[in-house]
Amino acid sequence: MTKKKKVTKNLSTEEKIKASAKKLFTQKGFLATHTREIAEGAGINMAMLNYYFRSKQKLFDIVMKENLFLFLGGMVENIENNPRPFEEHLDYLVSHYIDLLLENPDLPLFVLSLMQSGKLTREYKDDPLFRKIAQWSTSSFKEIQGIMVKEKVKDVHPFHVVANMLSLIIFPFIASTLLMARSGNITRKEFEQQMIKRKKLIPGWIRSIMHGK
Amino acid sequence: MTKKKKVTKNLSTEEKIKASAKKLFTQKGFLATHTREIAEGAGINMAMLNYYFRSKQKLFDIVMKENLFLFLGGMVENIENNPRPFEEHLDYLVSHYIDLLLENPDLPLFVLSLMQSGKLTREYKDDPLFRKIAQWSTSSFKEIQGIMVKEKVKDVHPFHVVANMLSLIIFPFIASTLLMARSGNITRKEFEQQMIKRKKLIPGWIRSIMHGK
DNA sequence: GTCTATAGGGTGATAGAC
DNA sequence: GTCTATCACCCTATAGAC
Repeated sequence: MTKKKKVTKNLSTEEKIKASAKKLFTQKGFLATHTREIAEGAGINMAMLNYYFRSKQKLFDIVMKENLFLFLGGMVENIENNPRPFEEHLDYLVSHYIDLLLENPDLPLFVLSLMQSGKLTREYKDDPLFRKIAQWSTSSFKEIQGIMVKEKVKDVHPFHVVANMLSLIIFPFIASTLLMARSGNITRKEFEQQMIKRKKLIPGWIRSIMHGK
Repeated sequence: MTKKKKVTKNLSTEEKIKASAKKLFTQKGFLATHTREIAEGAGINMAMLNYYFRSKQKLFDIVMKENLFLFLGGMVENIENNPRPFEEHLDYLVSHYIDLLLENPDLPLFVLSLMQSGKLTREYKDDPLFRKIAQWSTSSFKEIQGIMVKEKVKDVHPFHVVANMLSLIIFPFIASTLLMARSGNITRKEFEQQMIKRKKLIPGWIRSIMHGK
Protein backbone atom coordinates (compact mmCIF):
# COMPACT_ATOMS: atom_id res chain seq x y z
CA MET A 1 0.00 0.00 0.00
CA THR A 2 3.03 2.26 0.22
CA LYS A 3 3.50 4.61 -2.69
CA LYS A 4 6.95 4.50 -4.20
CA LYS A 5 6.68 6.61 -7.30
CA LYS A 6 10.28 6.34 -8.31
CA VAL A 7 11.80 8.84 -10.68
CA THR A 8 12.86 6.34 -13.27
CA LYS A 9 13.27 8.42 -16.40
CA ASN A 10 16.37 8.35 -18.49
CA LEU A 11 18.22 10.82 -16.35
CA SER A 12 21.67 10.96 -14.93
CA THR A 13 21.95 9.96 -11.28
CA GLU A 14 22.44 13.58 -10.38
CA GLU A 15 19.23 14.58 -12.15
CA LYS A 16 17.32 11.70 -10.60
CA ILE A 17 18.34 12.82 -7.13
CA LYS A 18 17.35 16.40 -7.86
CA ALA A 19 13.97 15.37 -9.24
CA SER A 20 13.22 13.20 -6.23
CA ALA A 21 14.45 15.85 -3.81
CA LYS A 22 12.46 18.60 -5.48
CA LYS A 23 9.27 16.62 -5.25
CA LEU A 24 9.71 15.70 -1.61
CA PHE A 25 11.06 19.03 -0.38
CA THR A 26 8.23 20.89 -2.10
CA GLN A 27 5.60 18.62 -0.62
CA LYS A 28 6.94 18.17 2.89
CA GLY A 29 9.54 20.79 3.57
CA PHE A 30 13.14 20.46 4.68
CA LEU A 31 12.84 18.78 8.05
CA ALA A 32 10.10 16.30 7.22
CA THR A 33 12.02 15.04 4.21
CA HIS A 34 14.69 12.46 4.99
CA THR A 35 17.69 11.70 2.84
CA ARG A 36 16.67 8.03 2.88
CA GLU A 37 13.38 8.91 1.15
CA ILE A 38 15.09 11.05 -1.45
CA ALA A 39 17.49 8.21 -2.22
CA GLU A 40 14.65 5.71 -2.40
CA GLY A 41 12.65 7.99 -4.69
CA ALA A 42 15.66 8.35 -6.97
CA GLY A 43 16.23 4.62 -6.95
CA ILE A 44 19.73 4.98 -5.60
CA ASN A 45 21.60 4.73 -2.35
CA MET A 46 21.79 7.35 0.37
CA ALA A 47 25.54 7.62 0.00
CA MET A 48 25.21 8.83 -3.58
CA LEU A 49 23.33 11.84 -2.37
CA ASN A 50 26.34 12.98 -0.39
CA TYR A 51 28.69 12.03 -3.18
CA TYR A 52 26.91 14.42 -5.54
CA PHE A 53 25.70 17.15 -3.21
CA ARG A 54 27.88 16.96 -0.08
CA SER A 55 24.90 17.40 2.26
CA LYS A 56 21.13 17.51 2.57
CA GLN A 57 21.32 21.26 3.10
CA LYS A 58 23.29 21.88 -0.10
CA LEU A 59 20.89 19.72 -2.07
CA PHE A 60 18.00 21.68 -0.61
CA ASP A 61 19.59 25.02 -1.49
CA ILE A 62 20.18 23.97 -5.08
CA VAL A 63 16.65 22.64 -5.51
CA MET A 64 15.15 25.71 -3.90
CA LYS A 65 17.15 28.07 -6.03
CA GLU A 66 15.87 26.28 -9.11
CA ASN A 67 12.31 26.55 -7.82
CA LEU A 68 12.70 30.25 -7.25
CA PHE A 69 14.29 30.83 -10.60
CA LEU A 70 11.40 29.00 -12.13
CA PHE A 71 9.06 31.26 -10.22
CA LEU A 72 10.74 34.53 -11.08
CA GLY A 73 12.95 33.93 -14.06
CA GLY A 74 10.32 33.97 -16.78
CA MET A 75 8.76 37.06 -15.32
CA VAL A 76 11.98 39.05 -15.21
CA GLU A 77 12.73 38.06 -18.76
CA ASN A 78 9.35 39.31 -19.88
CA ILE A 79 9.71 42.56 -17.96
CA GLU A 80 13.06 43.25 -19.55
CA ASN A 81 12.03 42.28 -23.06
CA ASN A 82 8.75 44.17 -22.93
CA PRO A 83 9.11 47.45 -21.12
CA ARG A 84 5.57 48.77 -20.83
CA PRO A 85 3.22 50.40 -18.28
CA PHE A 86 2.10 48.25 -15.36
CA GLU A 87 -1.46 48.08 -16.53
CA GLU A 88 -0.48 46.66 -19.89
CA HIS A 89 1.73 44.19 -18.08
CA LEU A 90 -1.07 43.10 -15.77
CA ASP A 91 -2.66 40.51 -18.05
CA TYR A 92 0.64 38.82 -18.78
CA LEU A 93 1.60 38.89 -15.12
CA VAL A 94 -1.58 37.20 -13.92
CA SER A 95 -1.53 34.70 -16.75
CA HIS A 96 2.13 33.80 -16.23
CA TYR A 97 1.71 33.22 -12.51
CA ILE A 98 -1.42 31.13 -12.88
CA ASP A 99 0.16 28.95 -15.55
CA LEU A 100 3.20 28.46 -13.36
CA LEU A 101 1.13 27.61 -10.30
CA LEU A 102 -1.05 25.18 -12.23
CA GLU A 103 2.11 23.22 -12.90
CA ASN A 104 3.65 23.73 -9.47
CA PRO A 105 0.78 23.98 -7.00
CA ASP A 106 3.03 23.27 -4.01
CA LEU A 107 5.38 26.14 -4.77
CA PRO A 108 3.57 28.97 -2.90
CA LEU A 109 3.34 27.29 0.47
CA PHE A 110 6.94 26.24 0.11
CA VAL A 111 8.11 29.77 -0.70
CA LEU A 112 5.95 31.34 1.99
CA SER A 113 7.18 28.95 4.66
CA LEU A 114 10.72 29.84 3.70
CA MET A 115 9.87 33.51 3.76
CA GLN A 116 8.36 33.29 7.21
CA SER A 117 11.51 31.63 8.51
CA GLY A 118 13.38 34.70 7.26
CA LYS A 119 15.77 32.47 5.35
CA LEU A 120 14.70 33.66 1.94
CA THR A 121 15.42 37.35 2.35
CA ARG A 122 18.64 36.61 4.20
CA GLU A 123 20.15 34.33 1.59
CA TYR A 124 18.89 35.83 -1.64
CA LYS A 125 18.60 39.54 -1.05
CA ASP A 126 21.70 40.21 -3.13
CA ASP A 127 20.78 37.88 -5.96
CA PRO A 128 20.52 39.80 -9.25
CA LEU A 129 17.16 38.24 -10.08
CA PHE A 130 15.77 39.30 -6.73
CA ARG A 131 17.08 42.81 -7.10
CA LYS A 132 15.44 43.14 -10.49
CA ILE A 133 12.09 41.99 -9.17
CA ALA A 134 12.37 44.36 -6.21
CA GLN A 135 13.24 47.27 -8.48
CA TRP A 136 10.40 46.52 -10.86
CA SER A 137 7.83 46.21 -8.07
CA THR A 138 8.90 49.52 -6.57
CA SER A 139 8.43 51.33 -9.86
CA SER A 140 5.15 49.49 -10.49
CA PHE A 141 3.86 50.53 -7.09
CA LYS A 142 4.63 54.16 -7.87
CA GLU A 143 2.81 53.80 -11.16
CA ILE A 144 -0.25 52.38 -9.40
CA GLN A 145 -0.09 55.27 -6.95
CA GLY A 146 0.07 57.72 -9.85
CA ILE A 147 -2.95 56.21 -11.58
CA MET A 148 -4.99 56.30 -8.37
CA VAL A 149 -4.14 59.93 -7.72
CA LYS A 150 -5.14 60.80 -11.27
CA GLU A 151 -8.39 58.86 -10.91
CA LYS A 152 -9.03 60.54 -7.56
CA VAL A 153 -9.31 57.23 -5.68
CA LYS A 154 -8.80 58.37 -2.12
CA ASP A 155 -10.58 55.85 0.06
CA VAL A 156 -8.44 52.91 -1.07
CA HIS A 157 -4.68 52.83 -0.45
CA PRO A 158 -2.60 51.52 -3.38
CA PHE A 159 -1.41 48.85 -0.95
CA HIS A 160 -4.69 47.05 -1.51
CA VAL A 161 -4.11 46.80 -5.24
CA VAL A 162 -0.89 44.88 -4.70
CA ALA A 163 -2.37 42.89 -1.82
CA ASN A 164 -5.43 41.88 -3.81
CA MET A 165 -3.52 41.00 -6.92
CA LEU A 166 -1.20 38.60 -5.12
CA SER A 167 -3.99 37.25 -2.90
CA LEU A 168 -6.30 36.51 -5.80
CA ILE A 169 -3.58 34.80 -7.82
CA ILE A 170 -1.75 32.79 -5.17
CA PHE A 171 -4.13 31.95 -2.33
CA PRO A 172 -6.51 29.63 -4.23
CA PHE A 173 -3.57 27.32 -4.92
CA ILE A 174 -2.56 27.26 -1.27
CA ALA A 175 -6.08 26.50 -0.11
CA SER A 176 -7.25 24.44 -3.07
CA THR A 177 -8.51 21.54 -0.95
CA LEU A 178 -10.49 23.86 1.29
CA LEU A 179 -11.93 25.79 -1.62
CA MET A 180 -12.96 22.72 -3.56
CA ALA A 181 -14.86 21.45 -0.52
CA ARG A 182 -16.40 24.85 0.22
CA SER A 183 -17.61 25.57 -3.30
CA GLY A 184 -20.03 22.78 -4.03
CA ASN A 185 -17.50 19.93 -3.85
CA ILE A 186 -15.95 20.56 -7.21
CA THR A 187 -13.29 18.25 -8.63
CA ARG A 188 -9.61 18.99 -9.14
CA LYS A 189 -10.25 19.30 -12.86
CA GLU A 190 -13.05 21.83 -12.36
CA PHE A 191 -10.82 23.71 -9.94
CA GLU A 192 -8.12 23.97 -12.58
CA GLN A 193 -10.63 25.15 -15.16
CA GLN A 194 -11.75 27.92 -12.83
CA MET A 195 -8.14 28.90 -12.27
CA ILE A 196 -7.73 29.32 -16.01
CA LYS A 197 -10.83 31.52 -16.09
CA ARG A 198 -9.27 33.67 -13.38
CA LYS A 199 -6.58 34.70 -15.87
CA LYS A 200 -9.23 36.88 -17.51
CA LEU A 201 -11.17 37.75 -14.33
CA ILE A 202 -8.43 38.96 -11.99
CA PRO A 203 -7.12 41.81 -14.19
CA GLY A 204 -10.67 43.18 -14.36
CA TRP A 205 -11.07 43.09 -10.60
CA ILE A 206 -7.72 44.80 -10.11
CA ARG A 207 -8.49 47.50 -12.66
CA SER A 208 -11.81 48.32 -11.07
CA ILE A 209 -10.07 48.92 -7.74
CA MET A 210 -7.38 51.08 -9.33
CA HIS A 211 -9.92 53.19 -11.14
CA GLY A 212 -12.28 53.45 -8.21
CA LYS A 213 -15.19 51.60 -9.74
CA MET B 1 21.73 37.86 21.20
CA THR B 2 19.49 34.83 21.57
CA LYS B 3 15.84 35.61 22.11
CA LYS B 4 14.36 33.87 25.12
CA LYS B 5 10.94 35.38 25.51
CA LYS B 6 9.90 33.21 28.38
CA VAL B 7 6.27 32.85 29.28
CA THR B 8 6.59 34.16 32.78
CA LYS B 9 3.07 35.14 33.66
CA ASN B 10 1.32 33.93 36.76
CA LEU B 11 0.24 30.68 35.23
CA SER B 12 0.28 27.11 36.40
CA THR B 13 3.10 25.00 35.03
CA GLU B 14 0.66 23.27 32.73
CA GLU B 15 -0.54 26.58 31.31
CA LYS B 16 3.03 27.83 30.90
CA ILE B 17 3.93 24.76 28.86
CA LYS B 18 0.85 25.14 26.70
CA ALA B 19 1.52 28.82 26.08
CA SER B 20 5.13 28.16 25.11
CA ALA B 21 4.17 25.19 22.95
CA LYS B 22 1.41 27.08 21.20
CA LYS B 23 3.71 29.91 20.30
CA LEU B 24 6.46 27.66 18.96
CA PHE B 25 4.26 25.13 17.18
CA THR B 26 2.30 27.89 15.48
CA GLN B 27 5.41 29.68 14.31
CA LYS B 28 7.60 26.75 13.33
CA GLY B 29 5.39 23.71 13.00
CA PHE B 30 5.63 20.33 14.68
CA LEU B 31 8.95 18.98 13.47
CA ALA B 32 10.99 22.17 13.73
CA THR B 33 9.90 22.66 17.33
CA HIS B 34 11.87 20.67 19.89
CA THR B 35 10.64 19.71 23.33
CA ARG B 36 13.78 21.29 24.79
CA GLU B 37 12.77 24.68 23.34
CA ILE B 38 9.24 24.41 24.64
CA ALA B 39 10.56 23.63 28.10
CA GLU B 40 13.02 26.52 27.94
CA GLY B 41 10.28 28.88 26.80
CA ALA B 42 8.09 27.79 29.68
CA GLY B 43 10.96 28.19 32.12
CA ILE B 44 10.73 24.59 33.22
CA ASN B 45 12.42 21.30 32.59
CA MET B 46 11.87 18.96 29.68
CA ALA B 47 10.73 16.18 31.97
CA MET B 48 7.76 18.26 33.11
CA LEU B 49 6.44 18.29 29.60
CA ASN B 50 6.11 14.52 29.61
CA TYR B 51 4.80 14.55 33.14
CA TYR B 52 1.88 16.77 32.09
CA PHE B 53 1.30 15.74 28.50
CA ARG B 54 2.85 12.28 28.11
CA SER B 55 4.41 13.14 24.73
CA LYS B 56 5.22 15.90 22.28
CA GLN B 57 2.52 14.61 19.94
CA LYS B 58 -0.19 14.76 22.61
CA LEU B 59 0.84 18.28 23.55
CA PHE B 60 0.68 19.27 19.90
CA ASP B 61 -2.77 17.76 19.46
CA ILE B 62 -4.12 19.65 22.45
CA VAL B 63 -2.62 22.96 21.35
CA MET B 64 -3.80 22.46 17.78
CA LYS B 65 -7.31 21.73 18.86
CA GLU B 66 -7.32 24.96 20.87
CA ASN B 67 -6.03 26.85 17.86
CA LEU B 68 -8.78 25.45 15.70
CA PHE B 69 -11.47 26.27 18.22
CA LEU B 70 -10.08 29.77 18.30
CA PHE B 71 -10.25 29.87 14.53
CA LEU B 72 -13.75 28.50 14.25
CA GLY B 73 -15.42 28.70 17.63
CA GLY B 74 -16.47 32.34 17.66
CA MET B 75 -17.79 32.05 14.17
CA VAL B 76 -19.97 29.03 14.83
CA GLU B 77 -21.39 30.71 17.89
CA ASN B 78 -22.29 33.77 15.85
CA ILE B 79 -23.83 31.69 13.07
CA GLU B 80 -26.03 29.85 15.54
CA ASN B 81 -27.05 32.89 17.54
CA ASN B 82 -27.74 35.05 14.51
CA PRO B 83 -29.40 33.08 11.77
CA ARG B 84 -29.50 35.45 8.80
CA PRO B 85 -28.81 35.51 5.06
CA PHE B 86 -25.20 35.15 3.95
CA GLU B 87 -24.96 38.66 2.67
CA GLU B 88 -25.96 40.14 6.01
CA HIS B 89 -23.46 37.84 7.63
CA LEU B 90 -20.68 38.94 5.32
CA ASP B 91 -19.59 42.04 7.23
CA TYR B 92 -19.41 40.19 10.52
CA LEU B 93 -17.54 37.30 8.91
CA VAL B 94 -14.84 39.48 7.38
CA SER B 95 -14.52 41.58 10.49
CA HIS B 96 -14.29 38.58 12.81
CA TYR B 97 -11.58 36.86 10.77
CA ILE B 98 -9.48 39.98 10.36
CA ASP B 99 -9.61 40.72 14.09
CA LEU B 100 -8.64 37.15 14.83
CA LEU B 101 -5.75 37.18 12.37
CA LEU B 102 -4.48 40.52 13.62
CA GLU B 103 -3.99 38.84 16.97
CA ASN B 104 -2.78 35.51 15.60
CA PRO B 105 -0.90 36.28 12.39
CA ASP B 106 0.83 32.88 12.29
CA LEU B 107 -2.39 30.91 12.46
CA PRO B 108 -3.22 30.73 8.72
CA LEU B 109 0.07 29.25 7.57
CA PHE B 110 -0.10 26.81 10.44
CA VAL B 111 -3.62 25.68 9.59
CA LEU B 112 -2.88 25.53 5.87
CA SER B 113 0.26 23.48 6.40
CA LEU B 114 -1.77 21.06 8.47
CA MET B 115 -4.42 20.96 5.83
CA GLN B 116 -1.94 20.23 3.07
CA SER B 117 -0.56 17.32 5.08
CA GLY B 118 -4.11 15.95 5.14
CA LYS B 119 -3.89 15.58 8.90
CA LEU B 120 -6.54 18.15 9.64
CA THR B 121 -9.38 16.61 7.66
CA ARG B 122 -8.44 13.12 8.81
CA GLU B 123 -8.48 13.87 12.52
CA TYR B 124 -11.26 16.40 12.81
CA LYS B 125 -13.74 15.56 10.11
CA ASP B 126 -16.15 14.18 12.70
CA ASP B 127 -15.72 17.02 15.17
CA PRO B 128 -19.08 18.75 15.82
CA LEU B 129 -17.53 22.18 15.29
CA PHE B 130 -16.19 21.10 11.92
CA ARG B 131 -19.45 19.59 10.87
CA LYS B 132 -21.31 22.80 11.72
CA ILE B 133 -18.90 24.91 9.71
CA ALA B 134 -19.11 22.52 6.78
CA GLN B 135 -22.88 22.56 6.91
CA TRP B 136 -23.05 26.34 7.10
CA SER B 137 -20.65 26.83 4.21
CA THR B 138 -22.61 24.44 2.02
CA SER B 139 -25.83 26.34 2.61
CA SER B 140 -24.05 29.68 2.16
CA PHE B 141 -22.64 28.51 -1.15
CA LYS B 142 -26.10 27.62 -2.35
CA GLU B 143 -27.33 31.03 -1.27
CA ILE B 144 -24.55 32.72 -3.23
CA GLN B 145 -25.45 30.60 -6.22
CA GLY B 146 -29.07 31.65 -5.88
CA ILE B 147 -28.23 35.33 -5.74
CA MET B 148 -26.03 35.07 -8.80
CA VAL B 149 -28.69 33.29 -10.80
CA LYS B 150 -31.18 35.97 -9.80
CA GLU B 151 -28.75 38.74 -10.77
CA LYS B 152 -28.02 36.94 -14.04
CA VAL B 153 -24.28 36.74 -13.40
CA LYS B 154 -23.24 34.07 -15.86
CA ASP B 155 -19.62 34.74 -16.69
CA VAL B 156 -18.43 34.27 -13.10
CA HIS B 157 -18.82 30.96 -11.27
CA PRO B 158 -19.90 31.28 -7.61
CA PHE B 159 -16.66 29.47 -6.80
CA HIS B 160 -14.85 32.76 -7.32
CA VAL B 161 -16.94 34.50 -4.67
CA VAL B 162 -15.79 32.04 -2.04
CA ALA B 163 -12.25 31.94 -3.40
CA ASN B 164 -11.94 35.72 -3.42
CA MET B 165 -13.44 36.18 0.01
CA LEU B 166 -11.00 33.79 1.65
CA SER B 167 -8.08 34.99 -0.45
CA LEU B 168 -8.64 38.65 0.34
CA ILE B 169 -9.03 38.00 4.06
CA ILE B 170 -6.34 35.45 4.72
CA PHE B 171 -3.53 35.86 2.21
CA PRO B 172 -2.27 39.30 3.30
CA PHE B 173 -1.48 37.84 6.72
CA ILE B 174 0.44 34.94 5.22
CA ALA B 175 2.47 37.21 2.99
CA SER B 176 2.66 40.28 5.22
CA THR B 177 6.43 40.64 4.93
CA LEU B 178 6.34 40.41 1.16
CA LEU B 179 3.44 42.86 0.91
CA MET B 180 4.98 45.43 3.21
CA ALA B 181 8.14 45.43 1.10
CA ARG B 182 6.23 45.53 -2.18
CA SER B 183 3.89 48.39 -1.24
CA GLY B 184 6.19 51.29 -0.60
CA ASN B 185 8.01 49.76 2.37
CA ILE B 186 5.24 50.34 4.87
CA THR B 187 5.68 49.53 8.55
CA ARG B 188 4.01 46.75 10.53
CA LYS B 189 1.75 49.36 12.13
CA GLU B 190 0.66 50.76 8.78
CA PHE B 191 0.08 47.22 7.56
CA GLU B 192 -2.24 46.56 10.49
CA GLN B 193 -4.10 49.81 9.86
CA GLN B 194 -4.71 48.78 6.26
CA MET B 195 -5.95 45.39 7.46
CA ILE B 196 -8.51 47.15 9.62
CA LYS B 197 -9.61 49.20 6.61
CA ARG B 198 -10.09 45.96 4.69
CA LYS B 199 -12.92 45.08 7.08
CA LYS B 200 -15.01 47.67 5.25
CA LEU B 201 -13.46 47.18 1.80
CA ILE B 202 -13.66 43.42 1.32
CA PRO B 203 -17.46 43.08 1.70
CA GLY B 204 -17.86 45.70 -1.02
CA TRP B 205 -15.55 43.87 -3.39
CA ILE B 206 -17.35 40.57 -2.76
CA ARG B 207 -20.78 42.12 -3.27
CA SER B 208 -19.78 43.67 -6.57
CA ILE B 209 -18.72 40.23 -7.85
CA MET B 210 -21.92 38.60 -6.62
CA HIS B 211 -24.11 41.23 -8.25
CA GLY B 212 -22.09 41.33 -11.45
CA LYS B 213 -20.88 44.90 -11.19
C1' DG C 1 30.46 5.97 -9.52
C1' DT C 2 28.27 2.88 -6.55
C1' DC C 3 27.68 0.11 -2.73
C1' DT C 4 27.77 -1.63 2.68
C1' DA C 5 28.68 -0.65 7.22
C1' DT C 6 29.22 2.42 10.71
C1' DA C 7 30.39 6.67 13.06
C1' DG C 8 28.68 10.82 15.40
C1' DG C 9 25.25 13.83 16.97
C1' DG C 10 20.83 15.13 18.44
C1' DT C 11 15.98 14.00 19.76
C1' DG C 12 12.01 12.42 22.62
C1' DA C 13 11.12 9.86 26.55
C1' DT C 14 11.90 8.01 31.25
C1' DA C 15 13.97 6.25 35.73
C1' DG C 16 14.67 7.57 40.06
C1' DA C 17 16.18 10.89 43.73
C1' DC C 18 14.22 14.70 46.28
C1' DG D 1 5.62 18.26 41.25
C1' DT D 2 10.19 19.06 39.93
C1' DC D 3 14.73 18.02 38.92
C1' DT D 4 19.28 15.42 36.92
C1' DA D 5 21.09 11.83 34.39
C1' DT D 6 20.68 8.71 30.96
C1' DC D 7 18.65 5.60 27.53
C1' DA D 8 17.21 4.12 23.00
C1' DC D 9 16.44 5.54 18.70
C1' DC D 10 16.87 7.66 14.26
C1' DC D 11 19.08 10.74 11.14
C1' DT D 12 22.87 12.59 8.38
C1' DA D 13 27.32 11.99 6.85
C1' DT D 14 31.39 9.35 5.77
C1' DA D 15 34.97 5.64 5.45
C1' DG D 16 36.43 2.18 2.69
C1' DA D 17 35.78 -1.89 -0.39
C1' DC D 18 34.70 -2.76 -5.19
